[in-house]
Amino acid sequence: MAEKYDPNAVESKWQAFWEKSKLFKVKEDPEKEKYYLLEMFPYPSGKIHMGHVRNYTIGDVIARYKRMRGFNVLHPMGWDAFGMPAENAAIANKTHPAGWTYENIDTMRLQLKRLGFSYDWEREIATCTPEYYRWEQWLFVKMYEKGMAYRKESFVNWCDNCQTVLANEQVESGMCWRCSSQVRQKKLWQWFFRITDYAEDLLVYCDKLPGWPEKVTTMQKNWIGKSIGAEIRFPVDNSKESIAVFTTRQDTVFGATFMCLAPEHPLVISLSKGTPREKDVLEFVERMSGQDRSSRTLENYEKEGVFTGMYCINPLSGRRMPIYTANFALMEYGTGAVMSVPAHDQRDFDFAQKYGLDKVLVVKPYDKELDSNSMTEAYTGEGVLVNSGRFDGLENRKALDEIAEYLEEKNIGKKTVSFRLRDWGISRQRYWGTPIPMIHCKKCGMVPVPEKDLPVILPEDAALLEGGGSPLSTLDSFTRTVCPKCGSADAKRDTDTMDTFVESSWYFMRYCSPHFEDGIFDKNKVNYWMPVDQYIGGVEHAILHLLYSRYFTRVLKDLGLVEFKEPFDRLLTQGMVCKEIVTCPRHGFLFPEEVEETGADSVCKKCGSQVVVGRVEKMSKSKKNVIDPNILLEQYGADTTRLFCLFAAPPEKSLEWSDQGVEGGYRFLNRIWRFTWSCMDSIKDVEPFEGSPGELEGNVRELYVKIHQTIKKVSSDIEERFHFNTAISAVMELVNAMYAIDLKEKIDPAKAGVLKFAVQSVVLLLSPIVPHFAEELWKALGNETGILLTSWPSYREDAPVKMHSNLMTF
RNA sequence: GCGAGAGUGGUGGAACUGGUAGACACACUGGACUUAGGAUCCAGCUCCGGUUACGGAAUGGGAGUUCGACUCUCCCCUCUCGCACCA
Repeated sequence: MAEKYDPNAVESKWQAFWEKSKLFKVKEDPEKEKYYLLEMFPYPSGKIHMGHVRNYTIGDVIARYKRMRGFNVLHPMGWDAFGMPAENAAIANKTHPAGWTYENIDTMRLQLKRLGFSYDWEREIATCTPEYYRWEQWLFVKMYEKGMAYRKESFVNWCDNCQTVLANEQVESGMCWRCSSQVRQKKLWQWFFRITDYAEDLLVYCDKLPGWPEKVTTMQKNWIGKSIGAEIRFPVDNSKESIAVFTTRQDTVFGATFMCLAPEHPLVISLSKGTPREKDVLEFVERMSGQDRSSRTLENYEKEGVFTGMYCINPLSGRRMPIYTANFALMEYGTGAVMSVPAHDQRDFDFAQKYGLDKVLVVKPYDKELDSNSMTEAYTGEGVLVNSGRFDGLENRKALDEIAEYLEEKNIGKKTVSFRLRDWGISRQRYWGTPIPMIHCKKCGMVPVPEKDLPVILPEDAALLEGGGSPLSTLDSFTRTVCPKCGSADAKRDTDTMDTFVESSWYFMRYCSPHFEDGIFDKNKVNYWMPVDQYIGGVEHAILHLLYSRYFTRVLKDLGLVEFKEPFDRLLTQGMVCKEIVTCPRHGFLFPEEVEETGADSVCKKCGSQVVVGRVEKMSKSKKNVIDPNILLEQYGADTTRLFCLFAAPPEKSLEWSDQGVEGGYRFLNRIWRFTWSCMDSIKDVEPFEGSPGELEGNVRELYVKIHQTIKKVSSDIEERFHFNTAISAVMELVNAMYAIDLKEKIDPAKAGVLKFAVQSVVLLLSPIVPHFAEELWKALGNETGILLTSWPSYREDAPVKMHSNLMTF
């Protein structure tokens, strides 16, 4: 193997070597500093896509770099293997989800190996195996015992298409996050995790995660949504009832002129009962319950409501306020009741305009006069209180506190904090997931499956239903059981399975002792490896997965199983992989391979029409702007594929695919290859020059200085910012400088030494990025020790800092 | 509407704490080698004017701080992402 660079030959050779030598296998070593590098594990959907390639390439480069820096690197991989696509595919193909899943895992594992990623494959886990979910069930029981897991009947987001419940996090503007169909509300008994217990702590620690992108912590903060305000009770006129409201604007209580209850609010029905309004109210509530929460909350959605026929009394102003039920009041937030202050809240203003309700101005702006009859929109700014009794003249910001205290004194309200975050509903009426290890006994009620009976195996013979629905509930052999407490045969297993986000909330801990059988994980090993030093994945998990994982880590800490509460020290969210969309006027979206390049234009291979090259968007199968990694691997090999993914953009930015860019990367590797072989005979048996530049002269000296500058630049680009694109371009500069050396002229020993140093440096610096290529040349250059066991190169501190300086002196 | 980020040649992107704007690459142009090259090597390549020397303009637009601004401050425009009747 000399003249021509043959990536396939080089790569299969070194992949076989790595596999045999088990160099990526790690164990705890107290002598070495540990580094836990983790990439988000994939769902085994069938094949690896470019997003995976980018994500895992970034991770692999860091893992390999850290190893060369002497760290004990844990770099595991596994499969987020439960989930609905397996079930859907099984229904469509009349196969079993397990078969489909394991086949996909095999395919994808091969692809990952073909890309040369340095995983410790002995730690591989698949979350659909009983060895894994057994511990999830164990943890569920622990959580149940602590009251952290509980069951309640509640309205849930229901997707008719998927026939299952969705978490709030899985509803995107009224649509199912997975299939994009309308989500509606349904009342069901569901299991929940009490994540709200940790709302405050999760929020506070958002500011203690300096290694996370601010964008992500901001999104989490918004999601948790803490509001500071007050809860105030409004007595209902002619009744013993009172209505509690939550408000952040207790400074405007005197301006509250009516009350709005969510249609689901229990008082709506009871208050209107027997009044002439009853029929209208029932009709309204009925109509609203058919609509899903999210479409009811779209901005352009018209506010509407009906009068319940009853009044309540404003506890501060004494005003008699009509009680409405209104569509914009949400049962899930606060208390499900809103004190409406039309003069100072736009929603209340709109509602008051529509139904002819009074407005009372209570905050007077500093700079203008307002009149409640002529105002055209609510005034939400600051000002001085008016029409507010004893609080008149107070600045409204100060009044927030004073009024809250006054309410507490008079025992009609109290300061309160409200969170937008709600408990995590984890029940799914689906098959391919972890069974919830609970038994419903007629006599004892809810009984957890005892530890010795775990795991509750997901039965293989369940009949998947065409229209969805819960297959376990129809499987008598599964549901029928004996109560572990009283032995009664009148007991049934819970037939729900867990949300698949539960598996991914603790997999990073399991990797530390993946085959441990005496517990969820080996505590010592977890405490050695955790927390994850660097986590890498897509921003799409900014809220769901990352928040759940932070929550689980806290639960595990409170159970005494771990000693930390934040699982991920540093987080890198890599950008999307994009490509322009190509459409044919007759055939619609076209795959890249369906387009024929004909000179200046491109045409559709099917019909010959000229195609339209559209905007650059995230690669997606539906838009057909995808590149199959396999084609790249065949044509250019893993190293070029990896090189391009890193060179085209810094990791956190989106990457625009370019076939010519890939070609350029391939050329660059060939350029190094050719140079190395063209001077191989002169440098193979020479020691690299490592002396002072003062001993050299002319362009050889310049080259020598450049090598040191390059080592420094590449080291800092990788170490500090993961900016592989500039690291690569620095090496490209060095290679260009090498080409400036005349190899036809006689090569004296000094020159040979510098050339050897140059070539070896290039190879070492690129080795985390193009590992097979580097190994091959490293060995060809006469090095006995493999590159994996070689240290990262160091540079002379006395090398001039500036890269493009003409004054390259020491 | 709220929040975050971005805007630099024909294109992707450099310029880290203010100090030669456009590194590196893609595309393009020219040359060399050549039967040939879509391989390779060398060179050119922000825009305008000029044969050259050179001059002028330029980092979305406008102002400001500074000896000096892609970088800092303010206003405006555009785009991307996230949240969105949260009381």
